[in-house]
Amino acid sequence: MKEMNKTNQQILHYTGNFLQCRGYNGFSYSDISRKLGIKNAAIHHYYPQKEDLVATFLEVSRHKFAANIAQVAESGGSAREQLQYYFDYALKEFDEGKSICPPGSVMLDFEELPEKVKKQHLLLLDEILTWLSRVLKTGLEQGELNFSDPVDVRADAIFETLLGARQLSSIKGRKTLVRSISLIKSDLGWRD
Amino acid sequence: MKEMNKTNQQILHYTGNFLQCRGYNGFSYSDISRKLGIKNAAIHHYYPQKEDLVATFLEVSRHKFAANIAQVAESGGSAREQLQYYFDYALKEFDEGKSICPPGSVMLDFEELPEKVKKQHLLLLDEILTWLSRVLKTGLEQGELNFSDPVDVRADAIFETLLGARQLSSIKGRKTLVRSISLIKSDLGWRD
DNA sequence: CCTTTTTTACTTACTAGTAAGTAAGTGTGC
DNA sequence: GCACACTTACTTACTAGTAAGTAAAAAAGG
Repeated sequence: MKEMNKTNQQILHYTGNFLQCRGYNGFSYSDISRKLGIKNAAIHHYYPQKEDLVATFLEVSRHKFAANIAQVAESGGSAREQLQYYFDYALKEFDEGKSICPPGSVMLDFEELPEKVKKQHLLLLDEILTWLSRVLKTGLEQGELNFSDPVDVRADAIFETLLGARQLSSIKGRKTLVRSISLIKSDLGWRD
Repeated sequence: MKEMNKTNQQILHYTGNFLQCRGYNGFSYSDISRKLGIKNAAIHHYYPQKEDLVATFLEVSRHKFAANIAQVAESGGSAREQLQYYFDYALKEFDEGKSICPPGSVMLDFEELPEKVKKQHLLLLDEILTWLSRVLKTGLEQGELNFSDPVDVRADAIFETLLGARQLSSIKGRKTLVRSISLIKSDLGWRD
């Protein structure tokens, strides 16, 4: 991977900002270059094609997710604490104006996406859903959670609800997202 | 409103097909005109600007929704039957390749949308959420459903989960959507 | 330490393609 | 003859992507 100097980092930063608001076809190299005060072509220096840019963004997102999750888990976080971290992360991103999660940002365009973007998207999606299932399983075993459906179905449902909730909340406001997260917990048998 | 001849109806039909897959900026007048075997400019004859086209599509969607719902309600449909109609509709649209519902299709682009599109979107969204709340309330009162949260929060959650579930299912397949609908029901205390 | 070479990080200037939108013209049926 | 349903032909604006060039920093060599 290319060296991560400041410009490169900023490119990826704004890629996230735009991608997680407007999707793959919703932003251009010019949107990013204007933000950085550089020229369009400068981004091609780092990422020859748009697919390179977005694939790298998704890959970096996956590595960050894995690292963050690993840290929470290693520091002895319970299932509830790990889930709470995930919910807080969604809220934090929402507060930054990002109304879609990284995997969600390219989900609708999936079919017509270049192969390398598809690949990174599927890796990221799988990383998240697999982790969610694992945490839910632990939560059940430890008695921290209580529900009667298969963990992987419940994992999908949490992901879906957050995905939809962030989108609806971008119109109805933060309170809607907060309430939806409460409802997810409540449906997990998570009663304080 | 312009007369609804065949071409006009087909334009709106394909607008739905594209919009509910790829969103506001994900399709062009050419996409539609190619499907109909007419020229780009012919669509401008019916809808001078894209905002006219999409606003009309949303308005028609709302009228159709209201009519369908009214029909089910008038024919003595219970709360469960009315909800089931809604779920079936989501499944039917999913089977047609539409991975977003009509209000969801412009949700992400909302902020930068022309005013008349915003307006129609909000009207449609409100129509659906208000109806959902009303049905949930009835379902509780009649003992057909059982849950402990405010009906409007639960209505948002159902909408959000379907919104997200259709998107995730466009990648993971129909079974994912079917299972998510089952989970929604189960969380409503809907046990057969 | 100083010079030469190479690399990095861009800019300028361009191409080809596609988007929305417009104006003027054509054919057809009442 | 005139309104309707288009087509032809166009403009303006923006997109991804490329080719060639440049200034400065880093690396290499003596």
